[in-house]
Amino acid sequence: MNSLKQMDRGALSDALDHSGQRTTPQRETVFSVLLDERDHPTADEVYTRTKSRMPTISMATVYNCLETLVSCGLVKQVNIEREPTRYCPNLAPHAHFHCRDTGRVYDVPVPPDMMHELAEVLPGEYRADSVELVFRGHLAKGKTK
Amino acid sequence: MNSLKQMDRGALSDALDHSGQRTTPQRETVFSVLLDERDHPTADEVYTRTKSRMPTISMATVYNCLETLVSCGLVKQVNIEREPTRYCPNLAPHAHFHCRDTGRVYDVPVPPDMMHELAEVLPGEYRADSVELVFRGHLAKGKTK
DNA sequence: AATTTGACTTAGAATAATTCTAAACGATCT
DNA sequence: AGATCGTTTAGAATTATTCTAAGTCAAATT
Repeated sequence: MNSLKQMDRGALSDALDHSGQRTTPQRETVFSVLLDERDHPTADEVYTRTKSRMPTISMATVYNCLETLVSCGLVKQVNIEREPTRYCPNLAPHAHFHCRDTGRVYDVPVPPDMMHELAEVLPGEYRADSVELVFRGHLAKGKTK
Repeated sequence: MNSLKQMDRGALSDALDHSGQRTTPQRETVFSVLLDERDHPTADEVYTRTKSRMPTISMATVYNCLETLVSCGLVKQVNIEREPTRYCPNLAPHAHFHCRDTGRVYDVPVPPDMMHELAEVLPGEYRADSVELVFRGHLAKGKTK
């Protein structure tokens, strides 16, 4: 038993079914870890958190599960500056803000029309299927959030 | 003797001086390699190209030189999807397009007003000093460019 | 119910980009 | 010439991630 809500459990097995993969306890637990704390954890952090709920899970399985979740579209990878890959279950279009002081990554909502405008800077021969937008800098003091 | 033009040679020694670092043959040669072929090479590719002009240079020195050029602001690192870091001497604000077929990276000019608009999607507590914009997809066929 | 199948999990080894270390180098200053 | 100090060098070390090969498990087939 993990902490997935019925809704999320359904989304998970639907997405897995749809891509011809199985719903397993390991995948459910890793997914619940991502949903429970949306701080863009690294694979290592996911491993630690998952292990506390399922002590027998291995690092390789965590990597496998994350890759599976990415492949079926439930989770996105966030790569910033050669740091370890982070994982993000936020499927809405959004940008990221990377704080130079803490290394933390925050989601920044992006209005849909901005996405459209962005698409227009691309010359015609480029057909983009994904856009990645990362800001880097500092948080105004007092707002550690 | 490397293939740096006077203008670029000047920019290099100015930037190095300004950040308290020396102009060395290795740094000049690495910089000229970057300027001569602007295809966003990896450190390894820079190493190969530099070695053909200066056979005694080592990989570590190439990494050191690239780091130096980045630190004095003449070169930008381009990180895409955990692939090896690429190096780009294009200082104008621009985005990148990453072709899924060939792995190649292209510069995409971004109009200044677009940069301003982007800055505005950031909530007030975020102070960004850099913006990174990467498109991924395919090139329209026939335009291998 | 036993067997087969194939996807999944596991521990540990392997990989590869990058960084580190310690010694050697070389230009400049005394 | 000797001292200083930033730079270069070869090779070792690091580390996130992937690979390998054996073991597990559940569902499908006999």
